[in-house]
Amino acid sequence: MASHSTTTADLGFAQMLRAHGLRATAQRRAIYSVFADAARADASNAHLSAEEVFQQARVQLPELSRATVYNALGELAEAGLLGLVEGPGPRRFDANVSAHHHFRCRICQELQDVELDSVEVTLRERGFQVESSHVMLEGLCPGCAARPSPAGA
Amino acid sequence: MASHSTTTADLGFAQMLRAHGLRATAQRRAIYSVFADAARADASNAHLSAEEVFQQARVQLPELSRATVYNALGELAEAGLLGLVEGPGPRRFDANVSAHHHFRCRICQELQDVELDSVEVTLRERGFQVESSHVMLEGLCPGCAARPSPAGA
DNA sequence: CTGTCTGCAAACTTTTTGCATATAG
DNA sequence: CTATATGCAAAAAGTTTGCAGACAG
Repeated sequence: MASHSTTTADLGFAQMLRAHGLRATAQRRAIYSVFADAARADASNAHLSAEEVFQQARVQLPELSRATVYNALGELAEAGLLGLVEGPGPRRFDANVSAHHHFRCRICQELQDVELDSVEVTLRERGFQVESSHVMLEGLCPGCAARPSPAGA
Repeated sequence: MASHSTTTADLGFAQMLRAHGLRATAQRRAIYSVFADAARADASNAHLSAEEVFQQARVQLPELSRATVYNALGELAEAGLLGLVEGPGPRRFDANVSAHHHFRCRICQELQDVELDSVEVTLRERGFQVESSHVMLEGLCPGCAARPSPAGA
């Protein structure tokens, strides 16, 4: 129960995939659309696990398999179409590609987006109690950056 | 091949555990000492997975079981004696309890501590290439903070 | 057409659990 | 003593893989 023009938007999706050497398949479209639909239902950005995406996407595409969901989520994340959030429990993916932080509640475990301009102080004003924070930077360490590329061994 | 005074230090360890309602067992001491030994060997802070800790600790305490290691690591982390780092692959723990960030190399996957005063610019000067960063804040969301405590249901 | 992608089911890795026993306090 | 912690082994949870066939480009 949720598809926009099914023409312009889908073309854009196909383009983005092609730009990363990925083919536009019905499975990937179904998987990606789960995030759009969830956002519409939740009002806010959803953070979905592979299993949740699988269950939802299967509604539109019953023959979809888990392996395909895992593959597609990894590919979409690598292509920059989805964001990947590591944490306790399964990995979660979100469609919010813009720079943002995440806040996880110790009790309900719910994950919420935090815009970059709202840090701990602002959060506290909104009723969040920040107990710990963790920053993970990723890229190339000096050793690997010095090596031309992981060609030979 | 690595134990300090085996008296004062151990007492401190027992005290810290007791302060969190945990008993001082030989297993927990062996598990915790793995980090101290690793730090001495590596010169820098080690980020160990449960399996690595298990293998190392078993040298001192052969009858140690995996389940105990998983339990102990979780308890020590919750008690604030160890830090927990989530990411791809297994969870990793470190003995660096002070506030710090982590940097993971995309190629070698190695994890390094990053002091708070050295952010992306400083890292770049040191030869690191930061490609992405992720911040995870944890605590209580407005809803759970409002509820007195998760008593009834 | 051709090479990528998919489905299936099984393997693999990582973590948790149940229960009888051992042990710290 | 008594409740907590442990060991064992099995299961649950989460993710990856191999291979034959389907489909996008």
